[in-house]
Amino acid sequence: MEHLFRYAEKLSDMTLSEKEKEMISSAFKPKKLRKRQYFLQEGDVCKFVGFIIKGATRMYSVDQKGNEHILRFSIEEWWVGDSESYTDLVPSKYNIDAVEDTEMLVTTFALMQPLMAEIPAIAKMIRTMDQRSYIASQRRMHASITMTAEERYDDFYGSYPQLLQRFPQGMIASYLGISPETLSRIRKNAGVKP
Amino acid sequence: MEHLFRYAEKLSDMTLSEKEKEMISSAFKPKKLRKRQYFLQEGDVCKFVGFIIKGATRMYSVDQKGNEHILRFSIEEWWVGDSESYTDLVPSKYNIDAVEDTEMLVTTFALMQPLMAEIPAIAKMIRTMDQRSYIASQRRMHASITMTAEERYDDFYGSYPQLLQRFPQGMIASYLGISPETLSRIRKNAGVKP
DNA sequence: CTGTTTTCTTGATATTTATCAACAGCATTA
DNA sequence: TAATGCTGTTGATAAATATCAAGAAAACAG
Repeated sequence: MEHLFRYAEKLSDMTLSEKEKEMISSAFKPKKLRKRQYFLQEGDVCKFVGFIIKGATRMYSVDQKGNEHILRFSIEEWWVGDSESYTDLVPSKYNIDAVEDTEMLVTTFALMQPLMAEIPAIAKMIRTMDQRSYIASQRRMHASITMTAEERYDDFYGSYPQLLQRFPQGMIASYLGISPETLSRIRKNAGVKP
Repeated sequence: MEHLFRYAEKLSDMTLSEKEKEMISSAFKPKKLRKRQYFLQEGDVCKFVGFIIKGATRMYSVDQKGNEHILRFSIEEWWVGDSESYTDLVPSKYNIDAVEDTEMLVTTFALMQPLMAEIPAIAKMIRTMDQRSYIASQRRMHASITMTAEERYDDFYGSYPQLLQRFPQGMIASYLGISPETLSRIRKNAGVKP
């Protein structure tokens, strides 16, 4: 639970009182996911959010041809869940599963509400997270519109080196919106560069 | 100013008191932009946010070859500004200009803070906006990764018919990340469909 | 360790989309 | 009205990327 406290204090730039920490503790429960286990399946409404203590997950959709398209990776200190589904209480279009054995702290949106209302640090943390997510997704969109496959890979390489080491190459390709073969060739050529 | 009050009440699902309305009024100023006039130029820190009463703007970047890439359209009841720039007080990578003569209400981030802190409806409105923006950008990212140019156009056509009528076709192409020629051909073939 | 499955690589080919170039249609303005 | 510029169209060609197929390498399970 300490991980979460530290994260909230860091993002909010505020200190949590003991009482606040207790409130938070009682809202969250530890949960473990084995590798390949689902956190959310397409068609279900996402009712839980998770904060990763250890491990890695991905969120992806599956198209008619059965191809997977990864929208989001999460590792330690990142949040997991489909905000589109839980905000509007709508069945999710995505799956979330564990890429490694994963430990997280989970809560429901119902339990999260009072925390946001009564703990200023939590409210601020959420707001900061929302802002950062939006900025990150705007950046990604910009990359997607303006760059070639190779430039997107280089950009990803520069922005998220930790993720590169953590997820198999085929998943990175899916995240970047290119085929695994193309990514393999890009990486081969990369060494040749100046 | 009434437009803004109605918008805040709608998004927050709360009512604004007269006093709150006065606070808001004193923080915002009307501003007009002529067609083609800049609201923000690349390299400047974005210090203002605008709420469009009438008109249309776009936010875009310009690459080394001089090609413009549109990241965002805004029309009536939408907000204008570069959150990446104002959140981190960093020079913007984007330009924002008016596509039509535009009337907006503008404020600074400094003036916005107290409103958010003291007017619950404003805080809630911002939070709702952030959520919606994030969900919209996640959707767009998904479209970008998953779909062909033609599918992305159809998706846009279904999601934002108002924008289609409002912005020239070349700008739509830029927003979708395809060349104007390709969009022209897609539209030609569209009629042939079942 | 050894077989089995998953992931990555490589080549050949097909498809999608961009680029370049020319021109037509319209609107704006001088 | 003539001139100018902006927007969209079309054709020819080139470049980027996907797909298909096969095999190599690495990871995993018993």
